[in-house]
Amino acid sequence: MTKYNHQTKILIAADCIIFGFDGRQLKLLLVQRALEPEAGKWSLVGGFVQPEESLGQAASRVLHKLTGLSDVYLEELSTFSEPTRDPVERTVSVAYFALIDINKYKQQITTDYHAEWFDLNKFPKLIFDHQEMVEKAKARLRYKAAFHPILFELLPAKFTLPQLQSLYEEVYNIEMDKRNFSRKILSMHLLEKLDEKDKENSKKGAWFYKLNKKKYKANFHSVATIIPNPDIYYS
Amino acid sequence: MTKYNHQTKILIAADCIIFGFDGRQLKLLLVQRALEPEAGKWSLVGGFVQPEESLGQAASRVLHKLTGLSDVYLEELSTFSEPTRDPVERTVSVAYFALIDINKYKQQITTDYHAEWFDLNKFPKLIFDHQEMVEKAKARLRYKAAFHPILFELLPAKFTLPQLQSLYEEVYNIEMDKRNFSRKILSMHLLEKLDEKDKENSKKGAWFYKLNKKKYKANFHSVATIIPNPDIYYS
DNA sequence: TTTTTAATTGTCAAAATTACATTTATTTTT
DNA sequence: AAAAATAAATGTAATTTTGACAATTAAAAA
Repeated sequence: MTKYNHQTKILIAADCIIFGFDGRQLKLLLVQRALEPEAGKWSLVGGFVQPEESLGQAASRVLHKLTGLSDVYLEELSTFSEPTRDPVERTVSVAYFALIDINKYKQQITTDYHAEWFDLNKFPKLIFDHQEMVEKAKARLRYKAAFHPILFELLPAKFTLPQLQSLYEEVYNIEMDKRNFSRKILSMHLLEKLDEKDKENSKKGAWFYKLNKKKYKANFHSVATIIPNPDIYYS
Repeated sequence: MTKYNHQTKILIAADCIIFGFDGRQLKLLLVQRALEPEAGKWSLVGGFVQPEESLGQAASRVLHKLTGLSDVYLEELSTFSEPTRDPVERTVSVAYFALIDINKYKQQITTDYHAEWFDLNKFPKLIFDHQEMVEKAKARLRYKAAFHPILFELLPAKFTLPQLQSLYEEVYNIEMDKRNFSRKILSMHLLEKLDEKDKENSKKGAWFYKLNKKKYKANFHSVATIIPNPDIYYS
């Protein structure tokens, strides 16, 4: 069959902005780049798209290689395609952002690769335009989480309302009212109270909740204005 | 400098889903494909990314070529990258959706290329995965317009509230209450009433409004739930 | 037993939303 | 010239949602 002759072919990469939450802070997973140039410098997790895979598959593959994890929340963020963004050779990158439960995959990560979790407010200089990707991913996370219940992806299966609230407060860098927060969250009817308490973090202990997976899937699209003035977080 | 050897390079295209509104219906701009294979079949407006341009520039270029228009609302939708999506040769496409004032560019379009506006609910079979792109763009348009004042991009500089309401009703395929609609829209303080009436569409005539560009730009990020139950329109 | 710490829960006022009908301006008809 | 027809403009009351705010409770530590 005819080919599209005289058209320029370009390298395509998938890069992942991987967010985690350790109970206190939002974290970003970075690796030390293996390839020259800039080998040893910190970079997002990424790789070139292979002949037989889609971009989503490439992102999943790269993510799985690093974390051992398969069912990750993964969402296409946007393309980065400035002709000179990679000084070596033109490469268009498609950025994905991922949300994972940091505790679940801690061990696998650190042993296999030169990977490390960094505080999202203080991480090393990144190669190329990866800094820009992170900024865009942060903005998208804030925007999306203001309307959709995606932050659960960052928590373990069992979590408490105070933990959930801390996560929101960390993502938006705001303080929220406990009473209004729990009313709002519970009114979404996505959570089930367990008859077990988390006694680690307080004397009284806080009730554990878990996601009702059925309702979560069914209501995943639900739009709830969990955050006041979501305007600010537009992306 | 070292190159990334042994990696597969891929063709990259930008395809545009171009929406227009003729006062009654949402329209989609399609062209007859010039290249083989499938020459003569209907397709989205698109083209290959050139060596010295970014994807956004490619989309703008393609759009400008067809419509003569430069300051178009253009937003990256997502990538389409199934390895076999283009039977000729592997091509990753980045889809953009565009909103234009249909009347402004009617003439330029039809003369230069084999381009035509189609009713969004009834348009011909498209090549490759372009149908899927259109569906995704529709969903995105609905989602986005439920929160952000982007539908103005589809109207002429002067428009009436009944016209604007018709547009919303067409996009969401719902009927809205006149009183609540105008209250909601006007409360965004983006519109300025002109002292001129549109006498074309009714005996009494409806006041023309225009966007206050300053406020529009400043409040572009504003989140307003113009549509009840925006949940449904998640994308 | 008292103190300390953090979790849980309720109420009231204000704002936003929804549902709903009448009046007004102008043209068309008689 | 008056009456009828058409579509635009406008207001209000009931309900729901939001935002602000403080007292009580459970358990461990002193």
